[in-house]
Amino acid sequence: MPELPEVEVVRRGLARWVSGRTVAEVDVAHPRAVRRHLAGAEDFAARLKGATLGEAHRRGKYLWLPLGSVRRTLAGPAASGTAPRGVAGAPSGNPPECAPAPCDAPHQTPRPIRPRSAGQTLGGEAALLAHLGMSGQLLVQPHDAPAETHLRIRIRFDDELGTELRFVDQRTFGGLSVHESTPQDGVPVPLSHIALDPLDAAFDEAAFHTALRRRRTTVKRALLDQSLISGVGNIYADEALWRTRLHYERPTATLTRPVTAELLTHIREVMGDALAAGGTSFDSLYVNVNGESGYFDRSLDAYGREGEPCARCGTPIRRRPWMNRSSYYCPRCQRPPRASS
DNA sequence: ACGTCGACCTGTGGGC
DNA sequence: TGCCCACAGGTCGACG
Repeated sequence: MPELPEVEVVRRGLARWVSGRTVAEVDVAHPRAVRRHLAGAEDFAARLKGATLGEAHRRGKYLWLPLGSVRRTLAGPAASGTAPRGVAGAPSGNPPECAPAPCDAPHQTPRPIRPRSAGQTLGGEAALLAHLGMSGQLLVQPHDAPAETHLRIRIRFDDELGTELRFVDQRTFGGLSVHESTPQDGVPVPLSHIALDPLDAAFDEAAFHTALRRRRTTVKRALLDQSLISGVGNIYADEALWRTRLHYERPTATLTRPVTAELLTHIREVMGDALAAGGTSFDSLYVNVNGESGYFDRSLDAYGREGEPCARCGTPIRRRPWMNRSSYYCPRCQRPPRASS
């Protein structure tokens, strides 16, 4: 159940082990894994083949890597067979560089216009987009590693590193696809309605508060609404609400500016804590490009702790069915709003 | 336009 | 022992 911190760990893994490598072969083992690529699996593979994967970006729970191309994208007179290898991509035989920023540098929304490096193909910018859904993993594995039970997509590279990228997903809620990016901000088109996430330096706190006040909904629904704020899932929503002492059914229209600010602070803190726990071992090769490291030993105060004493007041934590899932809260610290049941 | 809710998936675990 | 169902939950499209 990757939320933002887990996805960020994956992004760092991709930046370290995948960025800069050129795709040689793509094998789609399960069509549902590319269902967001409307042109189908064959087109998905064709779009990737020959492309060099660029910097790893993240917004909320989405990941993407811009596609450059060492060779010409269209078959020209000199395109087949004679295109030089390793001109603009990673030098073959060497570990891919993590340039230009350190892999674990705080992510930023990409600059509006990135300078093209020599050899990159002109034309519409495209990107490989990934969402892990509920159970998705991106693994960097040796070629000869046995296929995982739920291996959906395999991407091989044209270098000599001996590893490939695998998308493994038990429940198939996640998937990969290739999309054009908007020229304005370089973000893949399907993400245009996805709000910035709270760890993004450009996140607009005042605008978020204004939007909350305008909505006629409750605070937890708003936290899970990707068009208002992205990256928050059921787990961190409950945790942040617990830290802020807010009941999940509190109408957003009643939130004051200081409360919104405190809520955001707690969202960032709980995500930061999880990232610190999950990011500690991501750089061990092959294993931890999967978003799971650190996940299970995260310390949670509310989520999943039904019946256990609240860490603040000792009152047993409650679980309530909510929107076909669950909400965990302390009935004493997080009083329900007066007017609602 | 905005808010709500069910469908999509599959493995696990508890209850009978 | 075996079967059934609740549950996990992010996203999108349908509906009001």
